[in-house]
Amino acid sequence: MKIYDELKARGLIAQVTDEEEVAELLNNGKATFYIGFDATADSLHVGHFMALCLMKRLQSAGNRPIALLGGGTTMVGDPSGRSDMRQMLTQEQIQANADRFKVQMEKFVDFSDGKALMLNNADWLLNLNYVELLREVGAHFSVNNMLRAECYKQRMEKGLSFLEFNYMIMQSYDFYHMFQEYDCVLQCGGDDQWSNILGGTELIRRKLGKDAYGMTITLLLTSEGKKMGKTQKGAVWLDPEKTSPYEFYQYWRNVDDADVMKCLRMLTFLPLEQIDAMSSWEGSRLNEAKEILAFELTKLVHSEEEAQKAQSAARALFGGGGDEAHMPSVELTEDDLQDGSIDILSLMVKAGVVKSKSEARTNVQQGGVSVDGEKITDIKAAFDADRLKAGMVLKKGKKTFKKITL
RNA sequence: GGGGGAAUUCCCGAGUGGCCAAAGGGGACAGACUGUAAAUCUGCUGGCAAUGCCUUCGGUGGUUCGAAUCCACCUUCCCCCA
Repeated sequence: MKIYDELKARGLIAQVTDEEEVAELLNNGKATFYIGFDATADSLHVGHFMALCLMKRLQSAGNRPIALLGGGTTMVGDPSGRSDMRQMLTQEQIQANADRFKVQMEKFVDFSDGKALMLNNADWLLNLNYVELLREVGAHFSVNNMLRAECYKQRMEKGLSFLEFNYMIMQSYDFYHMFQEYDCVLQCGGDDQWSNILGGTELIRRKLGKDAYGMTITLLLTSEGKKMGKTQKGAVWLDPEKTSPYEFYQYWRNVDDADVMKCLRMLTFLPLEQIDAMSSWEGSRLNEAKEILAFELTKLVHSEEEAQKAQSAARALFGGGGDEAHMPSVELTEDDLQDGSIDILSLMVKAGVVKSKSEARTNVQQGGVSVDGEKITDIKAAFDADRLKAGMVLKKGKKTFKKITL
């Protein structure tokens, strides 16, 4: 199967400017394309993961990816689909974030021997001259059209600053610049980037009279229409320091029945035939598919070893069997003890399973806490140093486990 | 530049001098049921040395025995006119 057809079969393609041309381009495997990453946080998340996988897929078909770090565009802030203005970041923060992105990206895309490039738009955006830009680029944009763009819809009601309004211009300029300097003919991105991408192809057509293309990937939404990769604690990060491999594994292990097949198709590199074979699984058998999904993704993002550990820990905790050695753990120190022991509420806070003692108290009172399989009913229950040294398993609710040691 | 309106707890949103840690809904969390799913039902949802104490209703000051609520100034946002 050709790469374009595969992308399509996996449900990854949302919109394309010119399907025939783009399919031809990508299948030939000679195209240079780019995806931009704004450095708004200190780690990549699931949304970026999809973009990186797309790069990986296209690269393996022979195309040359450019990962564009948004050192310049992040200074402006993309208003697409957002109801509030982004927090303004300093140049130092942006640079620090971009540096971390770089490390993470190298896991997915092969940057050796010019097989892929990593650029930073700060290099050309930050030194632009305002009036010059207005004349050279601004003249080609119709405000009337821009205001009609879907991505500003929400902001037309809440207010859109001129700063953010210019984001589209910056991104369009990026494409224009790389089209000329790096022969980059295709821009990819999340479906929310469609308007911004069109801005670029349009600019290239007007300035240079040449064709450039755009393609967006389907945003991964849950069956309820929410963006995937978000939890109550925030995003699911790719950085193991921010989201541990175990938590990462669990996130995917717990996806909705309705979303498993979609995730397998869109996120994993398993052959489509194998995925199709799973699609007939029903009821509790879907749990197997979820395990596969979680394992595959953890392997991709972290490593096979981490995936094994996470799976083993999860099996130990939920199903019996498996190895407890790799479950999430917390090590206390003597300083955490008072008179040689620690009460259950403090313990829960120290272990990071609750934010406050009040919350811990509520959980205990509602019967949601147990230690080594024994339900704790007394909020004054305490554990001494010997007990801790032996190691014990703290469980809150059905899915939160921590191994406690001293 | 002129006029009008708004800011409440994680979110939406009630509250217009004491009965307010603040209605209601959503979300989150916990329990039951399950398959580590969904749906449903129940509980719970500022903090703490907890029948009490402390912090919170955009900010700063003020009036008052007492302020989310009244006054002044400030900040931010929205709407209308230019």
